[in-house]
Amino acid sequence: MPQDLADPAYDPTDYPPFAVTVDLVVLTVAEQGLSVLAVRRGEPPFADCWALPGGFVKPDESLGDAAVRELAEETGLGLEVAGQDSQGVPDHGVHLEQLASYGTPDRDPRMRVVSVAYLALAPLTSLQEGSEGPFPAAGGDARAAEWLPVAALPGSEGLAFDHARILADGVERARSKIEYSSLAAAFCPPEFTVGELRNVYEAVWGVQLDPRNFHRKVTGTQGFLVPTGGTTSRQGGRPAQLFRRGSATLLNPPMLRPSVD
Amino acid sequence: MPQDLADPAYDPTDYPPFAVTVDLVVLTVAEQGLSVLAVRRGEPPFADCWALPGGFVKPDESLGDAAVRELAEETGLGLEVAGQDSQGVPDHGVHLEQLASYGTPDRDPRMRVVSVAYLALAPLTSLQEGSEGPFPAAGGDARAAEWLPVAALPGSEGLAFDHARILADGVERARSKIEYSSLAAAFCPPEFTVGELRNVYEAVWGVQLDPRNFHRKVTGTQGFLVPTGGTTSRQGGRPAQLFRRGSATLLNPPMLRPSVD
DNA sequence: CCCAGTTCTCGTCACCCTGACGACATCACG
DNA sequence: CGTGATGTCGTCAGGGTGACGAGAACTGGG
Repeated sequence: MPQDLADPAYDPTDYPPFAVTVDLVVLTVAEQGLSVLAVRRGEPPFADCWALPGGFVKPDESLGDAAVRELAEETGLGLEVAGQDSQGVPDHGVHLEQLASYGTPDRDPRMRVVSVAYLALAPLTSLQEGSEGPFPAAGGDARAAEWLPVAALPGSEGLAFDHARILADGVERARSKIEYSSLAAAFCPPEFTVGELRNVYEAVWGVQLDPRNFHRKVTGTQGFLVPTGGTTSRQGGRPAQLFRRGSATLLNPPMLRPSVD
Repeated sequence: MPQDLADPAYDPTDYPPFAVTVDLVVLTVAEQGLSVLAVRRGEPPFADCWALPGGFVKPDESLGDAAVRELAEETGLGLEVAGQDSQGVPDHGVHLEQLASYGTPDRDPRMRVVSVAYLALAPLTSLQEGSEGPFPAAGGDARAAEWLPVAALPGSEGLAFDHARILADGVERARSKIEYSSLAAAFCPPEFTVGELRNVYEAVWGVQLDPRNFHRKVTGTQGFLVPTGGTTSRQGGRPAQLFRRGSATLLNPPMLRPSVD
């Protein structure tokens, strides 16, 4: 085992070189349901294929910084970074967290690449408003970035490299995480109604929830929602109370995902 | 943004080179409670410091393969690999899953290193028996690998590099994961009693659980435990039924961790 | 041999949360 | 001014949980 950090006889400057990239799974809830941000590849391999946005990590930036930079380049949006343990104050920003790393030797035919994937959850409205330049679904972009409904994507096809698997892992992370955390609110604008929050759960889980039980659950959980006093009727029907995200990050007891029927 | 994979003008063979390593957080439940496998560093930086076992990823192996190889080198043990989605059949092996990646530019003063951390959960007995060569707590080792009680480790001191943070993330992953999965059984030998399983929960969470309610919960959850028919009295007191791990991997409803009092 | 101590296992009971509704309020629209 | 949509409050039965009691079955000491 010559290549071991703990071996005194090994020269640490003689290591196998890797390329390190970050790939982004940016999710939002659009009219067509849960959607992911994808770009068109312009060159082989996988030319004209959809791919997750991403790029190389620079020599002097951390993995998280690279993810923030790539996200800003794709969306033109500042954001709140919620690191693995630095629980940031709930904000209007985009939620960003590390997802997993992928390093199969043959995942990129050109070279040995290890990709650190990040998961971003964004409110659609905030992205549209916050962007000054061109943004997906708000005008054509040179990068041809678009929102793709996750449900419409075929299993392991249609995405370059192993991005289909990265996407699947990101969607599963989002699905399970809104169960026991207040993260579903990251898909909502700064002020939202209980019905809009319920739409998020229904879109991410792909189920129908009882509006009355859902209302009782989320309003009864301390620290989840803070009423702003205002009301809105943008959903049609009786005007609904507006809420802001509360300080609670963990839901106890959790919101139980209905078993698949 | 010249270093972008989606940019056709960029030459992909001209990337900033990184060293990629895997670090292992190997946890077990020993007499002194939750413990982690650590090695003594022999050279600067952090000479004579404790560190997590790990090493470079080889040019032709995947990240998971590297973690398996490093684990085998440290413990001399074969194991079951439970990937992120490839849910392996419950077995007698060591549980291994990817934890997170760490790539701060200054985390290693010698060079730019990105470390992919893996979390391993091992039954203490299996490790002692399965190893043919020297093994921690079963004889002196040239690598001076030992079990360190997690509770006895001071916050961010005593471990090399950013390993204290990696360890903290691994412990937190283990604590939360035994809530909603049957993973606590990975700390137990192939056959175990309800009391031994309860000891695992108490050691990992650092709490006291009611033996009667715990017994009702775990025996009432379908697929969690399979009675073998045998009994044992190795704990003292009335002989207890022996169980094997069942096929269930997810606990629904979850085992609720008592709030800290 | 008896007794204390330990652990395992089965029950009981009140409480909380949940799912499945009913009922009504309050808007937009024709 | 109905109709339809959505929001909000209540009710009720059932399951899960925490907090115990009680007895079974072993070990070890006097």
